[in-house]
Amino acid sequence: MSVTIKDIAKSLNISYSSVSRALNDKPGVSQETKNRVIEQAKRMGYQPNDMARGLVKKQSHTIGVIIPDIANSFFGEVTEGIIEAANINGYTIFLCITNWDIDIERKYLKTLQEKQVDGIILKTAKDNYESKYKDIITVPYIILEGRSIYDINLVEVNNKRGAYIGTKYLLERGYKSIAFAGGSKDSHTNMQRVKGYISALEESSIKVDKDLILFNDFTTKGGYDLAEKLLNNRKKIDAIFAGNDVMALGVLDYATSHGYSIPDELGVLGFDDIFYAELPQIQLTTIYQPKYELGRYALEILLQEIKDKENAINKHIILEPRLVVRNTTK
Amino acid sequence: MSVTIKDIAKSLNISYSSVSRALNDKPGVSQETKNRVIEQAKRMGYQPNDMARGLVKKQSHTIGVIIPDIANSFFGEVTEGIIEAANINGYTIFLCITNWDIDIERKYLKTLQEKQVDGIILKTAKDNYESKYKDIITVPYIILEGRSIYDINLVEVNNKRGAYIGTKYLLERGYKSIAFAGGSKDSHTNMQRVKGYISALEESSIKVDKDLILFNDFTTKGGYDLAEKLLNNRKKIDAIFAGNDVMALGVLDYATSHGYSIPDELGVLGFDDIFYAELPQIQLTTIYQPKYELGRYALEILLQEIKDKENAINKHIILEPRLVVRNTTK
DNA sequence: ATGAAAGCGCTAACAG
DNA sequence: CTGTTAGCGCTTTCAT
Repeated sequence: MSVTIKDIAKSLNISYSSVSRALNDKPGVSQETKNRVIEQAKRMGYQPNDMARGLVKKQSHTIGVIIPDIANSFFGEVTEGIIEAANINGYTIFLCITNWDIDIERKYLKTLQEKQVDGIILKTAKDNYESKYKDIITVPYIILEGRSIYDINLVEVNNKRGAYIGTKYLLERGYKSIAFAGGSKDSHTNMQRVKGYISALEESSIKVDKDLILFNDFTTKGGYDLAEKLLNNRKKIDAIFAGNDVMALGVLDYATSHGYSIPDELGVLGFDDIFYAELPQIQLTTIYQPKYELGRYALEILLQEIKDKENAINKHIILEPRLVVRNTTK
Repeated sequence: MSVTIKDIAKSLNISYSSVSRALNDKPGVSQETKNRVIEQAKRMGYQPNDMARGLVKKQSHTIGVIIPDIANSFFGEVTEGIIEAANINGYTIFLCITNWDIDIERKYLKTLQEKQVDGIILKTAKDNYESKYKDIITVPYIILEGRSIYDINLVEVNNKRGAYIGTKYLLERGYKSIAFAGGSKDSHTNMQRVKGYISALEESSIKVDKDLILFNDFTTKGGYDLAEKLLNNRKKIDAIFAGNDVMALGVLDYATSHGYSIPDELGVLGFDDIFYAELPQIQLTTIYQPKYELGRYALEILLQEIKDKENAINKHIILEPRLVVRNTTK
């Protein structure tokens, strides 16, 4: 059905290795036959078969990407960074979504390797699984935003510093009693943010009150519920640092619908700077993460390792976050 | 380096065709050797090579998906539907992002076919290019949300009806002078929405005023600028139907920051029902599109054609939209 | 039930 | 410069 180099060799009465050489711009063909081959290939509608090529060259120019959720705009932007960088480098992406399910994740890991991907970019559904994958993953790979282990490549944002900067800022603006409405306790990222928050308080000699540090899902509802708990505490709270922007939205929802005036009575700070944080109706003060760059670096580091697997050293890239001041803080 | 069926055949002193049979659960092997093979495969850490398999079976169990933008949550959700359906059916997705660039789109089309995808799901950057692809695309494919041509598979939402329902609703709620702040004139989808808007007006014997139908980019800024134009018209406008939710956000932004009270003085209606339309701070009345289903159907229709290429008939799936009433209309 | 062998489409030695 | 050949890892047909 589809035309192969053999077909075009036959039609030109030359050997098919010459065709291969001509098509791949390899030395060893006269300019003349080269031209004839190229023209004939076009005329016959020849399309190279990358599987056959990959089989002999042992590389697919394909990267597997495993993330928990694509509808979440944070991962959406990271993925965009990955894909664009891949495109520039002539790689194509297999995208896999785990829905935070560790079994699906493991299945994808297997499938991707059977498909002969040249490498894998992985955001685990559970950070503590990373180390377990060392034997399972036999191709170069890199972890996106996870626990840092010295012998695994990693790209992440400096979460601790981000939370430190944010807390510091709230303090400067005069907020006295700052709570932390965090996400999942299993999330390494999240716990780093807690550490940053604590270190800022300690630096200002403020006693850390464990009752003001709560955890819940990384969702809008998670934020809403924590706000309810925190604001109905007997302690007076004048600011809430949310585990991420989506949670901050929930905090905002509870606070405004229960009569708290923002930012004076209550300051709210998020983390991520997702797209809708800057909507005029929201204007959330937050910690910006370089999402696109996160993706781009992940791919580029991975490519480096793929290209020089022999003497590759493990890399640990840390991108710095930034405070973005909007209207939910005074 | 990696272990093949030959290796495990050698280690067991049997032919490698037997190994293949055992591993693939094919008849022609005794239960005993089968067990031995499977066990040995596990012990040696055997991973099948899908490229080699694909080469002989002439199928990759891989689908190419080409969309303009993944950070846009509309496409994000559609993609999620595609990927989950693919996962269920044992297919993996090559995701390609065109950034609305027709040249990148064409390049991806080529790459995907060289990679031997079994089929392609395509949302074109420019709707009028669909027909030009008939010769270029040699595998089964399906268009997502585009112009409808009888001999090409298509999955779309009934945009005309969606706009009709929306306009009808605005009329019922007492709005008298409704403008349409549309997206790109090149977008077939967009023009269908205009048609629905017009048909609702005509049905109510309202004269269609061409000055109230404007076009711009499908972006927040696009909506903002159109709102400015429309509201500074000499005509009194009391409702704006935006081309999509992102534009509606822009309309909302302009209107509120210029003192229009919503929904009484000005009603605003969107299209899509993207995630943040329902945020408490936004509460946008809009036309819901079944995005996830759109993706799921696209994949399933495509799979049908792949599986029965011979006598496949072209399909044209139209999903119905739904009005979602929130707070930007009275 | 098992093995031998051909071949998927291609690249890369090796001869000539 | 060109052709012949082997082989990537696998499935499948044909003998045995």
